[in-house]
Amino acid sequence: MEPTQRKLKILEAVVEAFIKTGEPVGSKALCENLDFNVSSATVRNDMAELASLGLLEQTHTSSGRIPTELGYRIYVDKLMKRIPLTKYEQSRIYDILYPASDAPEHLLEGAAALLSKITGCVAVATSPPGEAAIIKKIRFIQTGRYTAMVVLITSTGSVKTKLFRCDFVITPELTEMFEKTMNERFSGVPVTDVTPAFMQSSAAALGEMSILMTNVLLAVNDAARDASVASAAVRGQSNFFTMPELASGDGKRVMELLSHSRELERMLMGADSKASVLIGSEIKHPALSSLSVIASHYKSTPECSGVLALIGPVRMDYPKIISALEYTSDIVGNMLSELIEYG
Amino acid sequence: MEPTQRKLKILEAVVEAFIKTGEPVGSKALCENLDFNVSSATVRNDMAELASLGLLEQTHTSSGRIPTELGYRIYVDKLMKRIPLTKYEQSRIYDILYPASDAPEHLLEGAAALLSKITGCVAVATSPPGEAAIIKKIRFIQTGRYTAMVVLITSTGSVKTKLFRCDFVITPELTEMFEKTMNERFSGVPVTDVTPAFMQSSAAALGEMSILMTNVLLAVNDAARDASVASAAVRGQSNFFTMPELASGDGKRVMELLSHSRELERMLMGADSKASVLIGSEIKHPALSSLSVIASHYKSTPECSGVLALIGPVRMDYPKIISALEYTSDIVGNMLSELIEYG
DNA sequence: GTTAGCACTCTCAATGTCCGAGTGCTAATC
DNA sequence: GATTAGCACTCGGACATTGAGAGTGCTAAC
Repeated sequence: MEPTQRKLKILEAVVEAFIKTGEPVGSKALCENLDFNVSSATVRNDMAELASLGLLEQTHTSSGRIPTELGYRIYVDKLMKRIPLTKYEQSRIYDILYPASDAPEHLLEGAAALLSKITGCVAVATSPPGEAAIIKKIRFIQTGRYTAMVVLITSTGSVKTKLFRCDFVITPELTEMFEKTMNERFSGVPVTDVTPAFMQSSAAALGEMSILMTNVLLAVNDAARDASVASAAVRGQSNFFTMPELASGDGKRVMELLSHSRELERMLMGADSKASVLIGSEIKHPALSSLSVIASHYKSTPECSGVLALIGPVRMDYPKIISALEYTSDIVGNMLSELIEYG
Repeated sequence: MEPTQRKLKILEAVVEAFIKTGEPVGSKALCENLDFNVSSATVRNDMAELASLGLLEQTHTSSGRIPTELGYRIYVDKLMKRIPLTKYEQSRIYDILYPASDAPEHLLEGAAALLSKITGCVAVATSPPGEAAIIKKIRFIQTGRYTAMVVLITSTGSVKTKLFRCDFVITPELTEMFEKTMNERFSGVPVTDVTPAFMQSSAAALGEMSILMTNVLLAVNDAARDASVASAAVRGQSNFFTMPELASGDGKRVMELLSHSRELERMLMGADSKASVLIGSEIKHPALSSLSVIASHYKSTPECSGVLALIGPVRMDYPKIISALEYTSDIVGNMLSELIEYG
């Protein structure tokens, strides 16, 4: 074995040992676990070189080595061996997800919950951006004397409901009228076109009726906005408590970041359909810079896709977690396609 | 001032100083802030007696005193002065809650979010138990070729939706038929009566149609169960990261407890309409025994009520937090009454 | 290029010392 | 009898010292 190849082997072994134990790994302990026979002195020399290349570091002069972020990067990109899921694990994932596949939101929540449980990370699932969604139909259901619910159905299979309240008693004739007027105006309209300007012109088109229907319009507007905005399901936040690298101040900031789907989405954009890994300070968000994020695009139709992501400690079991994420992402993509195609 | 009264004054001062600073308070520092003039030696004697009564304790022999749980208890029950909210604060709360008052769930989520923000605690709002709810109407809306949504409206103003999927193409005639059959069977039925046995007999009553309508029945069943089960809205979990008394192991357990509305509810039962305070180990749940819970019943109609609760460190600003909770609880009760009455 | 050996460095835990905050007690005072 | 001043005492926290042990870097030999 040529020396450089051995160095990579050593890097790999260091990373894996550190992921497993969390302790800095020394030359002696390492060369016992190595499957080729060299003395600890040789390992030491190699480790010193790896350290000078910036792949390993020491917590103090006479401690074992731990991987640097760059070290993890090389490991993830070049060294680690993928561990495909077993057939059993695959079918378990499918079985758990299938019952949730009646609606996209439901499915994504299920996927996030499942992933957080399997991996011990915090899971995020962004819903497909509504950009491509077109309003298929709007329905109204009376829920009380003064209250009703608007149901907005889009071409992407998403169903949004919104309760609202009127100043007058609602009658079946009125809901029918709402339905007729609103569908005339909104059917076939891309949800992203439902802008304040569009609402303005809709109100104008209604003439004197618009006063009566203010709340109706507002409710439709809200539902359309819900459908156009990418929302994100977050599950497994309790796992944050098991990540000691999260300074208690950062914990709060991260939790708050996760409830702002807007920022979250921006952060996760650029993820590829193969799981892409961001390690530590590669993540641009300061509160997250002590953690790793693994993100994977799920794809159903070209326009309809989103991101599944896992947030965990830098020191995590990348091979296993990446496999779980990629497989789940595949399944979600497929289930969504079916949902849209046969919706 | 007679001595016992002074001792209570001293207890009050210790609790308030400790709540403010988090540091054990010594006799000297204390008697400077006291509004009657006694020497530190006198204060010391009194504090020693309070300690022997189990109301104060020391972290070590020569430190200042901190309140025991019993000390907090006396403070909360007897000593603290209520601080009513200002008119401005009251109207702010009202203004924020009003837009959410179109549906009970929505309102409770809003109340929890608001309370967690004001108080820095974690807020829980359990929805009224569905026990009293009666199914008013069931509607069906087709959302796709094979998918539809059932909408279940109850007498308590609660609206539950559930998407489902059929093996056959759904037509307007079919949804109409669903609606007719289901309303015949379910209208006027208390949601708690929708038991497996009831579903069984419903299926039997449908005869051969029941095979076709399996998923319809299941969806209605799910919606009714949703309406009968008390769910809980939890907001402000990120505040857990600011509570140092929460050992990191307990953090995870508490977060998980909060996602099990069943257990949560059991814990909060017995709360009165006046805010009731549970301090530290008075809470029976082990993971919570280092925290305090303040719970207040909101009441609209006699049958329709639930609990608003705040979870925070034992060392919290009780007067302020109790006021905010009680006021919010009142408002929520009123808004719910209106919702039901004029629903 | 590899290895054995050795001196060196640094952390960690145990131990000792000192300082100061705050107490408990006693005797004097109101 | 309640209050106060004074003083000895206790204990924790900060700091320095020490020794053991793990692991390194370097050098010289293979």
